[in-house]
Amino acid sequence: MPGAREGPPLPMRPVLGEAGIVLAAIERQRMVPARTDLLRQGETPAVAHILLTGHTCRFRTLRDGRRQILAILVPGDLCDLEAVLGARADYGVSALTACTVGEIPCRRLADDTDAAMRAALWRHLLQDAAIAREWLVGMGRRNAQERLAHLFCELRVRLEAVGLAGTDFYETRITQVELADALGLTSVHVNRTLQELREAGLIRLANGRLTILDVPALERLAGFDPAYLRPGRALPEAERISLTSPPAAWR
Amino acid sequence: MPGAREGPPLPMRPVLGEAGIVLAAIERQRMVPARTDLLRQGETPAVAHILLTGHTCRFRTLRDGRRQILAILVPGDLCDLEAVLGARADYGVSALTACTVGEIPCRRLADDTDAAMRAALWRHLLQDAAIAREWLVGMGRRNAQERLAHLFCELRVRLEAVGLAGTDFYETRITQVELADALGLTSVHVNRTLQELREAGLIRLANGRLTILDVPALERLAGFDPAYLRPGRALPEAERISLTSPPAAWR
DNA sequence: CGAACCGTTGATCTCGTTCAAGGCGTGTGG
DNA sequence: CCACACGCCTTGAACGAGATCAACGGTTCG
Repeated sequence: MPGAREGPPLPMRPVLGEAGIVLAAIERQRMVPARTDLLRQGETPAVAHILLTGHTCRFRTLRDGRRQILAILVPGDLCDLEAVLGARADYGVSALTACTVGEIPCRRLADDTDAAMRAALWRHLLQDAAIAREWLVGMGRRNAQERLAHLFCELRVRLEAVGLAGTDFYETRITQVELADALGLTSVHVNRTLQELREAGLIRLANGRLTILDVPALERLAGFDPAYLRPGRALPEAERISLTSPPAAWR
Repeated sequence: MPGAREGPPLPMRPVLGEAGIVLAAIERQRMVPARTDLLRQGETPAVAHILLTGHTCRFRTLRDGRRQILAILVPGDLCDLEAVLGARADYGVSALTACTVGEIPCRRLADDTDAAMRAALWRHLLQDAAIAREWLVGMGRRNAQERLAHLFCELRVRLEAVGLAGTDFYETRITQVELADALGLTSVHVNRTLQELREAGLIRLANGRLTILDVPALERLAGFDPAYLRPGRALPEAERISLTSPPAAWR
């Protein structure tokens, strides 16, 4: 287990915040290696994937090869939103690391009789939209340093919410190419910007672990306000569910 | 009526595609002048606004004044999504032009017993998310010409869907500053890029009317594929509803 | 052992920004 | 009715953040 090698250990049972009700609908669990496609651009999802361990992303590839990552997904996230409506997805979903995913039949998601499911999906989708908006702000109005810093802050909060990050560090095996595709930059420039953040004493990133050396400073630089990551109405503690088993592998 | 001055007239009764069921829930109708705030950043919407005529936008303003438009809304669109959950909105909503908006009480949107309403909202929200993703692709991987062209193509299709655009033109009083804020550019550069598009014989934009002189060429330049604007499952024609009265004013 | 992937660095270029100014149309108050 | 302000569009000149092109070293893996 890579997390045990350095720094304090992470909680053994990640809490999948909003996803509690959704988790109960998982019919089958599957492990997939990194770079596996879970959904191809333009297809209609046959099942919905909920991520249990690892990272996936939604992405778009343009005809000429330019690629844009549209979302980075962490455990507890629903990968293919259009599954709810049985609609075509304009994006692909791909595993950034080795992952375990839960499969949920579309008819369970669309189940009209399950009010709890509906509410969970709503919250999920709205949160998803809020994150997309925040990325939009970043791409439009933030420079490379701010974008990178903001993404790191966002991932920290999202991972912490499911017990996969400490207050100042988390595991991530995201590459610089992937960061570039997520932030609308080139990998060359990501590399240089990372160096600036390192030299400024803000972060350490090596061996699949990001450590934020100065959380307030990084958040200030990023203009980070975690409000958009909080679900609108507070969720009663009882609704939060833990996985029954620790994650088999994070990478 | 500005549309009658030049070119063929637009249909008198815009069809508000998906929004049929939602329209029926309107309790009150309101006219607001341009630049009115319908929702302020950080507030929880008290009522949901559905746009009936004119344009509004969702936007974010950063502390230092940088502004990013997150969505441009056209008749039939729901302005404040978080109204469904009674959640705080991380964005503001503002009228780009004079508008008429329908107000829907939040409880009607969240009404658990109304399956048709739920389905309509789902489709709406997914479409909203699809548009946001497309913008994300543009901001990350398209240059100024492509972005501008893509936005023009998108608005044409969306407006045509509600009967407010012909096959190659529509009314829009959006300013260059607003275009810049939507596309993550400066108004200076938008101005120059617009000139390039004009000189290339692709568009004409004056007096609140955009004419696309060569639709296929513009779509090719933009890399535009309208698939993301189509609802997943085809909607039976019967579900499409017309307004009972023509729009009082578009500007 | 070679291929592929990833991070790194340097040199150069360019797209879009910044700063500054002027013109035009419209509304407004003296 | 004119003066003035303001919003919007336009233009020029200089600058800079990030892209592009090219190359190299380290690690992993077949």
